[in-house]
Amino acid sequence: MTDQRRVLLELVEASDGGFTVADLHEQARRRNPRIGLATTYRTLELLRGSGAVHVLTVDGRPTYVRCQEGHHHHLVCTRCGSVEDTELCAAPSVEEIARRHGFAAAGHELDIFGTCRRCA
Amino acid sequence: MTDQRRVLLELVEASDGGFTVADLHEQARRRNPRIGLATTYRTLELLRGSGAVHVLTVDGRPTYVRCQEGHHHHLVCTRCGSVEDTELCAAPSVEEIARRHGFAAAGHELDIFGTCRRCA
DNA sequence: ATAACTGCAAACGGTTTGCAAGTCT
DNA sequence: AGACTTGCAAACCGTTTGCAGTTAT
Repeated sequence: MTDQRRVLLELVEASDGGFTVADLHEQARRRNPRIGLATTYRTLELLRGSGAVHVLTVDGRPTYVRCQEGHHHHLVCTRCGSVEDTELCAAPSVEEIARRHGFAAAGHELDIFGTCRRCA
Repeated sequence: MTDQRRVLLELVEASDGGFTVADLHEQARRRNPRIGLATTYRTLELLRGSGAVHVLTVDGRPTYVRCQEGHHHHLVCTRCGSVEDTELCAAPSVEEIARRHGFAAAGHELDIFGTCRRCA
């Protein structure tokens, strides 16, 4: 466990919404200027592999989101850009939709866009 | 209406699943070798603007899908890569999820992954 | 000691853009 | 004629990789 990883993990851990690679790198640099962009990519890739983080396309940009345990969906605020996780699931409707198409659903992704409580 | 656009539109029209920019460009070249990659990008961008086509991230790759009218979701086959549209909607569950979070849902995207009828 | 990690800078691949030439109306 | 469209090649930008040096164990 190097210092660069520690800083990156802490920042991801403390994140309360979606962030881009550049966002994270910039924040990390403020704490330790010796953190390179490549390391940021490599660490995020590790986190993604271990399931601690999730990539999501918001507005055409790859956006990282810290993951909760297990299955969940995202509430993306189009005003402030925050991403909220929810454990609530649309599975029943998903099953219903798949069934009607003769489709064997193995998984699904649901992103909800709108205005969060704070921005309302 | 130039010939390059006509070819591209016809191919998109006839598409029955998702395709990448490179896919489309390659197919278009077979009909008319004088179609450049830039034109393919520019035409797809027009189509996207007019709502005739929709971009979706499948496996990290930007994937274009011809759009039906109105709201719909996607059934993505992880075996053959086909993308099927469905007009069936998960809206009720979406509303329910949003409501419980004090979130004003303006829209949502739902992609279902699994095995399609043909691949079953 | 050695295996893993890092920064740097170069390479890479997909996408966009400037421009001169060509095409539609 | 005039506005728009095109191909080409260069520019661009985010991401990945090779490598030599550094650090953790």
